[in-house]
Amino acid sequence: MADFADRCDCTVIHEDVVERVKEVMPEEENLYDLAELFKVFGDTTRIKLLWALDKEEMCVCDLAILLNMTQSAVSHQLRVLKQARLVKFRRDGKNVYYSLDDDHVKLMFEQGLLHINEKEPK
Amino acid sequence: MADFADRCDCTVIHEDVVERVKEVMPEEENLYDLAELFKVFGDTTRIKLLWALDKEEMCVCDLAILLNMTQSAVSHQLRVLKQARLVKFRRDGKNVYYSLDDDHVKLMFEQGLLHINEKEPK
DNA sequence: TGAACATATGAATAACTGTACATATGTTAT
DNA sequence: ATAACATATGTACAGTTATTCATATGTTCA
Repeated sequence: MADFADRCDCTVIHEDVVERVKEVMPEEENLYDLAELFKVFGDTTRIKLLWALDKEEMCVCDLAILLNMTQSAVSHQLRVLKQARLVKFRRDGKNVYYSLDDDHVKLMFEQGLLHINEKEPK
Repeated sequence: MADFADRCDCTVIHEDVVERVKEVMPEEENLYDLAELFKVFGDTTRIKLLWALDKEEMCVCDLAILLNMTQSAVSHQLRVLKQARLVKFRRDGKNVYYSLDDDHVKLMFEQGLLHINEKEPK
């Protein structure tokens, strides 16, 4: 039950609306996880990494070259992607090869680009 | 052409890989915009707002009640959603009613939840 | 016109985040 | 074992961000 104490008056009228919406809101935990996931996508470097790894398996130093970044920076960001379960990796000698470990990433990116292009004309 | 100067040796071997991937990478600008969009999704408050507004049009103070937040905080976040062209609004008397202005949001959220639930068992 | 309500906005602050630098760990070959 | 390479990680720091508080703007009604 919502708490309508000492707030806007208009909400008394809209009480039913708030209740209706409240019922369809997902679990707090799921919303938190969802935000955490999108946070991972909210960085150009990580977007690039995911895009690259969706195309082909690559080792860290190659990714560093591709993105023109420090090996350290790439490694740090790969850790974030690892924690989010978005990439997997295998060791082969001195190299560690990363690749995409998610089927939804591409679809989400595509939807994102759709939004961007639709609203394009600033 | 990639710059392979004074970097890892292994990249000399992988030069073709880097070149191949480089060719399929989207425009820098698109990737930036994409990250910006996801950044908007990367916050629990905004996720909640979008979810609520996807269900029903609501005014600011109702949203504040629903999310148990300050009117000011909600207003600030709605501004972010406005700038990202994710919500639209109409004034009716003293109230301003916001609603979702994007067809892709829901699909992206669903994909996100799919990922989360798939990888669930921590 | 002025009072009350609803929303927007500016400023300040605490918390968070991405990168660079230095260094540690892990692997191979000699 | 040791040197060289590849990757990971700890620390520090600059830049960003979400919220709060105070206040301004906009709207209605008496």
